[in-house]
Amino acid sequence: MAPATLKDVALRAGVHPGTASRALNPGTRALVNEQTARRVLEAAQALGYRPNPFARSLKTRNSYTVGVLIPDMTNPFFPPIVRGIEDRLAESGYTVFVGNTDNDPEREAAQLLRMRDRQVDGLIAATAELERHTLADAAAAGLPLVLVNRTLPGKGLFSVGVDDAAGVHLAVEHLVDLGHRHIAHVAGPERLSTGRNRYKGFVEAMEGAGLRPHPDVVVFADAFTEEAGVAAFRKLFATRRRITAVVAGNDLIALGGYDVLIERKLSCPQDVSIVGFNDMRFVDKVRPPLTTVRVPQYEIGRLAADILLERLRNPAAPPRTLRLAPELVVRGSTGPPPRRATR
Amino acid sequence: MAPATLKDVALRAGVHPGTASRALNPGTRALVNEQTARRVLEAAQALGYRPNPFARSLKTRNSYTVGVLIPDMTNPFFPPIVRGIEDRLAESGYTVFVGNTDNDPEREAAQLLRMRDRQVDGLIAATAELERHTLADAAAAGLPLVLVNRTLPGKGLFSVGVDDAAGVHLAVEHLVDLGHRHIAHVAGPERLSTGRNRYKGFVEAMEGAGLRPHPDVVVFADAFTEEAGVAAFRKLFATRRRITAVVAGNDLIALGGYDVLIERKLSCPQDVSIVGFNDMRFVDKVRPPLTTVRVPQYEIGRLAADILLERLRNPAAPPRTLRLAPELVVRGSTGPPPRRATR
DNA sequence: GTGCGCCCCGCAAACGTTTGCGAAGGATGG
DNA sequence: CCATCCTTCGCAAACGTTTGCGGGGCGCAC
Repeated sequence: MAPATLKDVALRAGVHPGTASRALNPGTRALVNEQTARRVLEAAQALGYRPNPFARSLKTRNSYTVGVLIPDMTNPFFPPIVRGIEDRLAESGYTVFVGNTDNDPEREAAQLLRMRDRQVDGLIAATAELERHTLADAAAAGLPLVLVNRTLPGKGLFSVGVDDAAGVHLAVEHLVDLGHRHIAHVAGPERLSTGRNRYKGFVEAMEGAGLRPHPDVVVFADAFTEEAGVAAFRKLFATRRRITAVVAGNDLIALGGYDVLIERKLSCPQDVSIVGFNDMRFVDKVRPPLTTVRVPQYEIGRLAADILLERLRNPAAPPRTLRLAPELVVRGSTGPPPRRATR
Repeated sequence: MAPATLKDVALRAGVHPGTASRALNPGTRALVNEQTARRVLEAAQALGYRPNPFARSLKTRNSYTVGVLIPDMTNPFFPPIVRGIEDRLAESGYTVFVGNTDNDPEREAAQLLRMRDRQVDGLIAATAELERHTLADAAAAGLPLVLVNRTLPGKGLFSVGVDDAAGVHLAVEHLVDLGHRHIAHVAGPERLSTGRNRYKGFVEAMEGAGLRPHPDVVVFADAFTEEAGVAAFRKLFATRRRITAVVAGNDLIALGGYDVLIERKLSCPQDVSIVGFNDMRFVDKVRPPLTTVRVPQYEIGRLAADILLERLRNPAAPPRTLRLAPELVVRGSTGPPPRRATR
């Protein structure tokens, strides 16, 4: 049996389809007599009427869907963000399409096209790169866009994330408090706001503590991954300079660091302390449990959705950027520096 | 400037919109002259024409979308499956809606309704529970459905997963080879096919090895989570019976076991060996690295998508169920049993 | 009693496709 | 040379909504 259509409920309620439409939509319900509205509602209920989203979207030109672009949902950092987005948007009747870009420009462009083809009402992206303009262009072309985690400064875009520099400050202060003076940094890629801002935060914080890190003692990883972390940590430890602690660009890089420490027969935190960034799921299970800077992933997702909804309701809404305060969570990977022992 | 419509390209190509439609669709292109087809294609190209999905779906009654239901995308086991699904479906022009059910019947029903409201062409679900009929009902009502990971035996449904019993066989054989004779099982919930089949596999394998596990030595966890694992492991170790190894219902339960071992000042694998199930991401990073039964998550996703596509092309296709072979990956959490030491 | 305004609702167009039907025209066979 | 068929394309309906427009009816004021 074919699903009930608007005409069916109109027929059953003894009204014109147009009237039925008005009665069914909360926004226009006031235009129809209370009695008949009730009749229509009952008819709809009785027939199990569900509006056809295509007909509706065709007419109203919006789809009640939004796209979510992330590098890779297989990276445990992102799913909580996506859930935050989904949960919030579902409350307002939206559903999301998620696309993985693998940090590849072509895939990102392809996914963006997919989203446009699907006529999403808006987009939330965690894939922004500083000198890549595809997202900014889309926003400039009128696509409601909000950035999460990574930002694109100066573009007048909506965004929500954490104060990266502040987070790194927490990390180095913690290490300094423990007595460390030889602190290194394995930064994320400079082409990402997160990589760059955490790096800047690092040098600021070190200077603030009266420490002047030698250039050899900060290296940049090619990506926010374990493999890149391994490579970068290897490079870092190739230097002859003393290192008792390192703050990593994010948790995955830190985990890569774990592997390199094992390679070098160094133990953590006895020989060198490591602190990560993000507090993604499971870094408390790893050995030693990772000291890291927590970013409230789920909440960021929810807030991003909030802002997007606001923007959708009012297209003239001025760009908002939310910078949440990170929080240090200390676990087992940090401790006092060794007393001038190895290396 | 409003996006180009079919009428626009027809106008530019000097043909009727109907003809343009036929020319643009590969399936009907043969119905129009090769020359004019080319003209239409060029016009479409020039105008940057993109078909309106709503108009198309309204007419053709399919949406080129499919729903994916999982318990929780925050659980690292599922994202690779979802990516497998997405990657495969994207190749055929489909995009997916994902819904999280949190293993809650009401949420599942709600998500199912959302999917139907969105008019998905099909559904892939990882949320099947043995005595819950909502998915089976939907399938019986004509919704193309394929199950992943968990099955619903006897319902004539499409499904793809791993041979759970065989996986557990590998696990206990490995332990027996190491010399273990006192092997326990912390099973998953019996209301899930995975929980039940792995449990059955356990008793079979034990019998096959000539061992008769005491009833005290198998306990059921309430869920496939760490917390439930902790509770179940505590209960397990409350017995006075000797236990030198335990096979856990899945990796998360195994991780819960890690915590309980620490509580009891037992070390793994010196005092007790643990083997997990799934080989989800990061269980190689945990300490000790978890010996576990690998299930090819990404591949399962792709295959599920394959089967669904087949079903969509041919509605009369007979139900297929794919049982992949699991594989044991041994890491650091298993070793020979202690020589009659503690407990 | 007339006129005005307001509340409700019907009418029909429109959103952008797809597709069955039929016609025009050319080719082909007898 | 006529009948027939095939190819190619135009025509228009249809998919299920939303929404501007207008009209009918009623109440109220004068």
